[in-house]
Amino acid sequence: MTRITKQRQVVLEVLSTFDSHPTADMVYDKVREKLPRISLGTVYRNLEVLAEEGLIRKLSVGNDRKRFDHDLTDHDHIRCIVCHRIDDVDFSLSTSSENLIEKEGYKILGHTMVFWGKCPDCLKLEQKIK
Amino acid sequence: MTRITKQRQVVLEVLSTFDSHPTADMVYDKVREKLPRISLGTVYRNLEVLAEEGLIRKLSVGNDRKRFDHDLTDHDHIRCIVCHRIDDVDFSLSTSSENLIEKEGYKILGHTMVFWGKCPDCLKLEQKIK
DNA sequence: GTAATTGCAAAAATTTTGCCTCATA
DNA sequence: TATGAGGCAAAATTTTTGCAATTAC
Repeated sequence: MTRITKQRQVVLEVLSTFDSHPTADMVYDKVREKLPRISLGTVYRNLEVLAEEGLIRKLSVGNDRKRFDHDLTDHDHIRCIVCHRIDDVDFSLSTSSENLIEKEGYKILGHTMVFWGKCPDCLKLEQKIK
Repeated sequence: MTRITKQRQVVLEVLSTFDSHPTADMVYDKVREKLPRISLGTVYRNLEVLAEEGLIRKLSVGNDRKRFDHDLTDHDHIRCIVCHRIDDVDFSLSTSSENLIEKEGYKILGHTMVFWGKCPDCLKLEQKIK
């Protein structure tokens, strides 16, 4: 049985303070403010456990590092190709759309959609430079 | 200017023989059958260059390693959560759907959609075991 | 000729793991 | 008190990079 440890609590707590989608070591940095002796390995282990338990989401957003999201609602993501920030997008594929590919023989359990483009800030900056 | 080297040619050629979506070292293994002295670094560099030139696609499909796809047509992917194989899916979001999130202030350039579920083979195996 | 590219090896970056100790249930 | 979890450090994995030699243009 999984136990409720101080470390696990703080990892979960800290993750929910992010409005961005942090990597494991971004979480680690912030957790250490409260638990200075925690190890990076523990943060990795706990993020993994919490994701398995469905308390958080593990994201794969682009070709970089793993990211974590405390927001469990049905939403997708958008990544800025310039500054790499990741924002939430309410737009979400209806479950009925998932049925469209049932024909492949797969049993579809869900999807991950990531839009990519340029974020408002980077667009503004681009205008200034021109 | 980018040059056409033997190594670059073979990497591209070999990639197109895969109907799966190989990782860099899967490509490396197969390229070495033709060019035994090629290095893994060269394969990585060429996959990167080819992706930049738009001759191949770099995929981010799940929380694992980078994968590469020679198929440039507009399609998405589906990953089996059991055996991790990745197949193509014809279903694709219309460009008009991308416009739905213009309101976020982002300039949307594209999207990546990955469905996940269980592939036909793993479903069959599951049935047998039960 | 010259600048891009290669092979090699070392380094960097990210994530996982072994082991012994500690603490939760 | 039994066992899951933590801390630490080492290892594993994946990817990038510096450099001298080579090669395409």
